[in-house]
Amino acid sequence: MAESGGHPGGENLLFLTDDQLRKGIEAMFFAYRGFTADPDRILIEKGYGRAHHRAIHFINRSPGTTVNNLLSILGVTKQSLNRVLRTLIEDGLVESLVGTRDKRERHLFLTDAGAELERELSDAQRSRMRDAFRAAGPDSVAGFRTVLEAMMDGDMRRHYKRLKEAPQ
Amino acid sequence: MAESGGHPGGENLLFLTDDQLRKGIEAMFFAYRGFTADPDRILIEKGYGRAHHRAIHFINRSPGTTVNNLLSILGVTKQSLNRVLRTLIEDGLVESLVGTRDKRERHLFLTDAGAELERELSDAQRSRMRDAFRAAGPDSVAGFRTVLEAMMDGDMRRHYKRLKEAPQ
DNA sequence: TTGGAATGTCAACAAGGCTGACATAAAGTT
DNA sequence: AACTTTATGTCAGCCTTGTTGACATTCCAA
Repeated sequence: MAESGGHPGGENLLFLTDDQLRKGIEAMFFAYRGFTADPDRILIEKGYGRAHHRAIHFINRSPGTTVNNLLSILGVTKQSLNRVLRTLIEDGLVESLVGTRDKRERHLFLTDAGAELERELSDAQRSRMRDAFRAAGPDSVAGFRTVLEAMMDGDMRRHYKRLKEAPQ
Repeated sequence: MAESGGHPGGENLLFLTDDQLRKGIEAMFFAYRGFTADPDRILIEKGYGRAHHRAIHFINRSPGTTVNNLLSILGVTKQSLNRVLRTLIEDGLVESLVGTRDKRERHLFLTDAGAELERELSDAQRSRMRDAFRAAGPDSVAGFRTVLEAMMDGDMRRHYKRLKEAPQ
């Protein structure tokens, strides 16, 4: 025991200096910029923003999802989401269908045009993610996801895990 | 060779399915929310926003930095940064000193009050990062940072590496 | 001395958060 | 049947934080 960076205090306790944590924080900050950079460029030239991307992404992931469910995933107010959804519906990228069982609910779907934009956006985002994953290697990728999952708030972790298992 | 998840096509080529990439993308999205959640709460009750946090963070990391350097790190316009800096200076959290060598430059420093807020914010953010790092383990942490670094844009990676080596 | 760099400032605008209030329809409950 | 709750939409207004454009000042450097 105590062979890996041995430190007084027991084998299970991980000593993390403020310096190590700071590097993680700054890495997160700079990386998130890269993460959003490519879709952002595409969105701007189409007159949309990151909020539209988020809505499109999760409607694509869960076709037929309700507004309430989307609100819970995105963590914004219905007024904020509504503004975004309205433009997407007006522009023919999203379709909103009244529920059959519960007619209060609206079920959201991407139209063909919406699916096409989604593909364009996620292609760009996946491309960067792929390059990063390849450069880092599979072990790093596993660690990457493990840390990110541990960083999530409880509600978000629930959403993440549900989507993780969802059929693609 | 070809023993770890063997796949036709050569040992160096990493096969990444869209599904694996998608999980990475969603992990990044949900985790970033957790990453900013704790400082955000503190900031709101003090009447500040995330932009103030970013400025405070990097002024703390590089005391005496110039406005131009900060602009390059933050990647916003000078007008946008100026608005944030002005309130921080008015509120006595940041001090702006005219350069001695080059009097056009302003060198930015945190005041005692600014350093105190910085500590409060980074304590909260470090706390979450520490919990996540501990839960994930040291190998995962290494992978986490490797992937994030590979995800950065070139300019941001330069900034990141410079800060990484900087004396704390 | 002139050009350009660094900075500040003013104005205007947009995206996308927020709150509060109100309307409607449908579902659920008593 | 009456009432309450839920799901959604909408209007109005506010805030932060990003943007562009224009213009002034200061001052280094060629």
